[in-house]
Amino acid sequence: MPKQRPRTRIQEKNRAAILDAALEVFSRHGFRGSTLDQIAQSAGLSKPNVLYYFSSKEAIHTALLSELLDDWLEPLRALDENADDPVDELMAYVSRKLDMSREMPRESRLFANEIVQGAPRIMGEITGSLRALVDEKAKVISTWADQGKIASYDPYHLIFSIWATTQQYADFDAQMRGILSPAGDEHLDDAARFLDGFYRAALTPH
Amino acid sequence: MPKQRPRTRIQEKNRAAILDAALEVFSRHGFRGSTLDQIAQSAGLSKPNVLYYFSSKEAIHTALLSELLDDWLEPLRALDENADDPVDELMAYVSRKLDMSREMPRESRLFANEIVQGAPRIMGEITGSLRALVDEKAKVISTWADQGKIASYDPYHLIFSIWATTQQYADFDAQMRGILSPAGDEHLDDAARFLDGFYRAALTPH
DNA sequence: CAAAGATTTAACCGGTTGGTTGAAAACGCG
DNA sequence: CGCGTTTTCAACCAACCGGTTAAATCTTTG
Repeated sequence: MPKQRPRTRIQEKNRAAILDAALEVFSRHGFRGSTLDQIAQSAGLSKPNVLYYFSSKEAIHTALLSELLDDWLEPLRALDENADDPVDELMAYVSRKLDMSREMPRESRLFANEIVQGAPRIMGEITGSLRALVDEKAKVISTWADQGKIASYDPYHLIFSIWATTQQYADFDAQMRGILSPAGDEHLDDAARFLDGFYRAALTPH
Repeated sequence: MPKQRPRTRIQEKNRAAILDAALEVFSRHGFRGSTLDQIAQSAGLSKPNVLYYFSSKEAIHTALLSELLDDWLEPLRALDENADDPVDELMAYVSRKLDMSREMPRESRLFANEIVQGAPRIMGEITGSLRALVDEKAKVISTWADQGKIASYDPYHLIFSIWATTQQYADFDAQMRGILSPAGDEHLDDAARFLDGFYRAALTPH
């Protein structure tokens, strides 16, 4: 196991290859449904070589989760309490989240798999940094509502609804495609229009 | 393998015990993450005895899915095109779906697990009966919109949004609890209030 | 109650899985 | 080049998993 701080070019490259392969495999099959052989093959390495860079299958999984969580929460973190128009600011958040479902579906499914199964390996982050961030942004949304700048809703459930309605396009992609049979990603353009109209109608102060 | 049509009382009882145990186990760990031993133990039977009633692990899983799918879609099927007030009719659908998340979270997670992983064992039902039902109800919603009885949205994405915003309380229960720390199920009462206000605001014709 | 059928399980099997070992190959550097 | 370090992998292992077998036990029924 590479111990030193300064990673060599080979370490950098192989670690990245393993994490990318693991993202592919874990997001499609979940933790238990994935095998080290699959990850190794997808990364172009032998199984013992994968275990040379990570001490165990679980170490790969937790490295992935903690490495991706920051990126995943970035759009919410960017929600600006000083925004000129809070409705537009929230609409931009919805839009950014939908874009992420389009461009990072593997990341979305990785978290979905983990949470559906009770978040056994990521509960610490949920009750820690995620919860703190949501608490902070819920206050911002409450303030906007108190000022009459947006319609008034429970801010936590509003945030949850945005997560659900945007991430479903990545997490439940198989279902959407089975029902809509899109040739490519057109249904996501329809989704963008729907979500824009829908959240705008609900959030604009009556 | 019990072949005969008329099932004995023992067959009835053990089949039901196995399916209930399998629902518990599959919904928590997914198909690959579940073992026959877990299911057998949870059902109070030995592993070979479980395989006396079902020919394989996969047979249990598909029996479960097909047995539950009808119940799962019942609320959508009940959506009545002749309802007096289409907004109320859709609100009732939202409410019924949320109740199901509260009362049948295992069933919800069973489907969520299956679909997140690409729906490999249930794609037929999705492109078949589920798609037909959604097509039918999408037409009903479109008609309501054309008549000006509800605000106009893409009916497919409206249905998807209802699924996402209600089922998340079952599927992502671990995350909700990590963020809200409810003692019991109070957060679902908040969710009911939120969803009612939210969908009513968005669906009521402007 | 006795025979036929239904139900249960101990013991077993072959394949897979996460992980280890030891030695060889490749690399970095004086 | 030469030597210590890093990287790679064939071979291996013990545990686990889905599934089978064969024989024992319990139920039903004539």
